[in-house]
Amino acid sequence: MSWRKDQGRAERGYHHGNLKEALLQAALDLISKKGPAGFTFADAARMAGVSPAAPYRHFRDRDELIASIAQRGFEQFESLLTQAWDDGRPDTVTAFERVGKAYLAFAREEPAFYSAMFESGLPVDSNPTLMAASERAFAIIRAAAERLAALAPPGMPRPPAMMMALHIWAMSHGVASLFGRGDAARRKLPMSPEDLLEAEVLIYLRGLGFPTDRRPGTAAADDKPAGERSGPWGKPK
Amino acid sequence: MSWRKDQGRAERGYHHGNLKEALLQAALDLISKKGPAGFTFADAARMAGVSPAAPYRHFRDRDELIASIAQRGFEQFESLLTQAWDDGRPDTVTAFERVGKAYLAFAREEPAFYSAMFESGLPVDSNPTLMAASERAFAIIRAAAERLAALAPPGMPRPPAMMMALHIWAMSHGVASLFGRGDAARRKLPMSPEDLLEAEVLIYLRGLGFPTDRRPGTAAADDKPAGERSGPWGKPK
DNA sequence: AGCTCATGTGAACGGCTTTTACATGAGCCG
DNA sequence: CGGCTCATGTAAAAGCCGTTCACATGAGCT
Repeated sequence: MSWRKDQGRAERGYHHGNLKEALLQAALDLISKKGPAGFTFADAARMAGVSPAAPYRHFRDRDELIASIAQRGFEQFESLLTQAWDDGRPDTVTAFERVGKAYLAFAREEPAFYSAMFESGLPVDSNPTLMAASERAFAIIRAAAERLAALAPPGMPRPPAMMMALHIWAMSHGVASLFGRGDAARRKLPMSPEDLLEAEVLIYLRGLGFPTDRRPGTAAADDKPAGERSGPWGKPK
Repeated sequence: MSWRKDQGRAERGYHHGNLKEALLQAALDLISKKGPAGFTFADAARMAGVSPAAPYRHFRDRDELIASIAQRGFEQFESLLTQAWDDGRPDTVTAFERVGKAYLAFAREEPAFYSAMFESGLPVDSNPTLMAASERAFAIIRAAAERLAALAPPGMPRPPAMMMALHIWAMSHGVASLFGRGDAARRKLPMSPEDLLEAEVLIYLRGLGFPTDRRPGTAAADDKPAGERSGPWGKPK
């Protein structure tokens, strides 16, 4: 709700003052209220106070508006992930988990962006700049995975960073998509999506042999002596 | 394929010979072709050879048709998962992975069902029988997780089966949703979605302390040096 | 001032969803 | 067989949406 619309002084456009921006804002509002399917082009125009034909001066069609929103979403997403990753501070594992939480936070706090990005049904590769934005966002996760992979304990095969990144992305998206959204409309859980994802990531990292000093679940306390940290496939000798 | 009257069977209804079934079939076709958003009630009616108002004798509205399809999808899904799990044969871990693959196979081979179930945007709890079907399907995963949790190594705290089931579900759904569908329209991967998910599940299970030798052999078969028996992502360099 | 082009309007077309009044024919009962 | 009833399908219409097109308007430049 709190968006920087207050300083529209400088950019007074032609008739409306920039309509394009107003349409994007209206679409965001509508999508967050009724989902990307329920959003209508005409409604956005009405909300901006223009005729139903006006939006066509700024977007080829309805899909292009949604794609624009998705692209902005990816940009904001990238920025959020970058901030969460914080170049791996204070330590790689902690920062990595923070990225996962940022993923969930984004899905929850920006449902309009999120659904435009992942649930709108439009092909990712329709717009090349959209795909580029998507890849830039994913690059953050990939970079984080790269750093993490470099930390893999010696004496065992190093996990491919790309694969780790895809795994983390899939976990985050899975949790967000199934349980993450909405105060109401989703399935009920024994724990919060955040805790669920955190536990999942920790177990996963432990499976790769990373020292995960924190406890992986609410129920599981400080679980293992330091000597038994690695998986059964390659004990450090 | 004509859904008209070439099925001269005993089940001839009133005028059309059961229209309800024909509509469901038509909807499945349309959804698999154009996604749940692109599917139109009128098209289904046309494909069934009836007037646009006829479907309203069988479904309250368009959403109820989609919900019907989602429900059937969950039933078929449950059946598929049950079959894949096969009561944990030949061993629990193998059967568990097979369930994950079945998840992906379903998403790929029944995109219409899958998208009606997970991407149609209709609230899961709108229809109580729909939610029940969804929970029955999830119960298979949960039962499998239960069996797996019972096998946890004695030295470690036993992971909550419910949490494991949710983790597996999230992984499977995440992979399926991001990379699983389509010969064309998704992001490009360094490995198949099946392999990606299998590796993810194996790493996860290893993180829980499970022996994850892929071959249905003994659990204690790793007195080999680390790295000889390949990890979940193949041979290390 | 006058030109030009981006921006917005009004009207229109076709399609979709849904409702309403009406038609039809299947199954049943006497 | 005749007639009743109700489920099933039709026709028509209202209302909305996406999209297009001819036309209006006013911003900024010369």
